[in-house]
Amino acid sequence: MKIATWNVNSIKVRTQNVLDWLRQSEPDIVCLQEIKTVDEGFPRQAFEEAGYNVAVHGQKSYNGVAILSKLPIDETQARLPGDDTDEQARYLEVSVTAGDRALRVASIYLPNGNPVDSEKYPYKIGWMQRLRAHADVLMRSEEMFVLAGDYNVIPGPEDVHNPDAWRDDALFLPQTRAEFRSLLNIGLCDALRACTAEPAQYTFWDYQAGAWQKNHGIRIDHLLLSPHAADVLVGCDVDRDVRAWERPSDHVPVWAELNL
DNA sequence: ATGTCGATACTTTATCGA
Repeated sequence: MKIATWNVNSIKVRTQNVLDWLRQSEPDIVCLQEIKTVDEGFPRQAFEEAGYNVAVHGQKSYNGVAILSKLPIDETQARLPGDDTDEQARYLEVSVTAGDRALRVASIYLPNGNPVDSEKYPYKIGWMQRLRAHADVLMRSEEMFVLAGDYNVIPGPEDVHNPDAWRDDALFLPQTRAEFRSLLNIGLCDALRACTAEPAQYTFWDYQAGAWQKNHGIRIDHLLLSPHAADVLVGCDVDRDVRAWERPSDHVPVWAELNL
């Protein structure tokens, strides 16, 4: 069972990119972020024809998450619990049956949080605390689950080309990294870091300033695994070649293979 | 020091978000 996450930065612009990558990578479940369209604007048919079931939680212009699954989707839950006034489409969870057990997969688009001196940073921190509270609930269910997405968090200095340049950024502030560790500390496993200690496993390169050409990247797209999922983790990697394709997203896919 | 891209409203160009 191969589970992937990819912030596509507009699904309308990236439909062919995603279809090409699906054929090459053959994931079973894909969590997409920043689809930047309402549900009706999602090219559902193209992915159904490629053999995937589709769940979408969209929004006009910004944000928006979706999940593609070769397995039938048993349940769908949009929105992160904990704040009924939060209108931003950043969370979608599905349940599938993998063999004889249930597997829950969430597509996460965690708030960026910049600029730090605006209301956007407390929104980010609040969202992270809500995510931890929800992960706690999932943990108590003892179900197997994967929280995959664009976390907008650089976990450590080994995950950024120039830590000093990012010191005051919402993606790398000590409080941001502490919240991320606090999420991990309920018992989740960072799939990439379970598979390699190699630094510079970047998943995002800014469009600006030749960041890709200079490999000035950051690792901000993560798959966090519940204990049962971590027990069957057999591999995790970044499809960085996708960043060199025509009209690329600024993020590339990250995937984990579970022995299910 | 700067460099980009995508969505939108309102236009052939600016603003916002990232």
